[in-house]
Amino acid sequence: MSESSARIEPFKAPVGTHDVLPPASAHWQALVANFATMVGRAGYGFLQSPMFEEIGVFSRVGEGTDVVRKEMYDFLDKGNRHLALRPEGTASVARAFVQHHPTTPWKVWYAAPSFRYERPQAGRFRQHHQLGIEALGSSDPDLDVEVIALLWDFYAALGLRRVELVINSMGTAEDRRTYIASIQKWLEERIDHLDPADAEKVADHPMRVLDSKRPITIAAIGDAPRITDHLSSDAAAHFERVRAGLDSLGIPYRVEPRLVRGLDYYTHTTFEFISHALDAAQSTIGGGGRYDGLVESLGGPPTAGIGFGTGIERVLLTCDAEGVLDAPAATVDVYVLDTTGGAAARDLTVELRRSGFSAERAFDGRSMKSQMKSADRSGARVALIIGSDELEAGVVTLRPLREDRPQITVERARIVDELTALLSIPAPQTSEDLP
RNA sequence: GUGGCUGUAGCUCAGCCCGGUUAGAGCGCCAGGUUGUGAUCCUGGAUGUCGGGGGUUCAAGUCCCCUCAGCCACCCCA
Repeated sequence: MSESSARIEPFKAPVGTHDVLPPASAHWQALVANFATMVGRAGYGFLQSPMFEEIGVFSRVGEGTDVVRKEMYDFLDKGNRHLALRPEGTASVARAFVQHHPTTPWKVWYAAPSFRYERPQAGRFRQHHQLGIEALGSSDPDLDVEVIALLWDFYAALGLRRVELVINSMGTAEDRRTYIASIQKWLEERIDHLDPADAEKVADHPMRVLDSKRPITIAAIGDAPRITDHLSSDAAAHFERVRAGLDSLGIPYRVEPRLVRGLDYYTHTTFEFISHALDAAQSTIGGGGRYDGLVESLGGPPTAGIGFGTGIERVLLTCDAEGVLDAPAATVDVYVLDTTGGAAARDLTVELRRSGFSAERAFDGRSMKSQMKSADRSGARVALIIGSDELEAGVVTLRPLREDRPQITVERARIVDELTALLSIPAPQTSEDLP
């Protein structure tokens, strides 16, 4: 009422960030758990690394990319150290490898936030989260196959069907340099035929022109030289082995010589997974590749490496679009109702949880009817009722909520046994047949 | 960084074009429908800085300006 009381402007999450609340957060947990299980079976161990690093860790490996040049959250700390929030996962892992020099092959996975200062839109945020793996210390093309197969199988296990795998090879670092020079020359000769927005990129990022969405440019570059036609024999053999492996495993893919990844460090195999269920502009749900020079560029020994990252938010969007990953069923075993003041509920819920049950209760001394409603909504299978009669007699009433069975009165000492018996009956598939 | 659209109860939205009593609906939430029991139904109830600020006006959710946020696209990428 009074104008004198100062109104506090409510805080909101920063631009491009969001809270993940229950029940939706259960999907998030399930996704991470599925991923951990899958890559764990393949020998990848969990790596937890800081979400900020000295800025050089990122700038050294991506000085030519927008992700590093324009989108990093960098800052000076109180000790005047120039730090940056992690814009992508691989550089941090490579830095950890250089620092700890573990034995190879070193196979790790992570679930970590990444930060990029961009304008948010569908499937794009300033803080997003990636699940990823990295395998360092082997240049065996069969490792490329293992890595790609893991991501393919992850999506498949989620039930996703409209995901397309696209692969390319950048060849060796030398192949890549040679190709960039030749494509640049080729584009310069035709620069007047390109869309002006793409023409600007020719000088700095000629390969970026190749995956342009602009019709004018697409028409002009139809017969541009393809990197896959200019690989050295070693690189061609590597790529051939990768393709043979994917074929052998029955993993469908499309070779796309114009596939250009956003980070500069890739050599040999690069790949992306595209969701055809998303109609948003951002349909890449995961991607990665080999980066045989990355560790060296961070001061480590020459070390081959390959990995991928997949965006949790985008995968969940895709799951939503494809109608998979249903909300997990409620897991409440027993809901405790107490109309005698709450002390019995207070003690019993704790005791039930100590006995291994999931137990919920109502607070604030609400009516029996109200507490029953809450019990129903909680999804609990059994209601444990303590009214004045039960309290006096030292018993409780157990009322099954999901099947047509009579409620029973049991001695307090018998609660665990009786509850165990009630819960051992298979839960009904639907809630249609409530009493 | 550029552009388009949108911001009204917890959620989804109507009202805004043609300014005018206490700002509405559905869902959700809370309570009640006799003495202790979950669907449905009935009754009642609570919650609104009408994104924020400024301006025009006797009067603004409604008109104008600025700003912030959200969504979408470019760019870039997970």
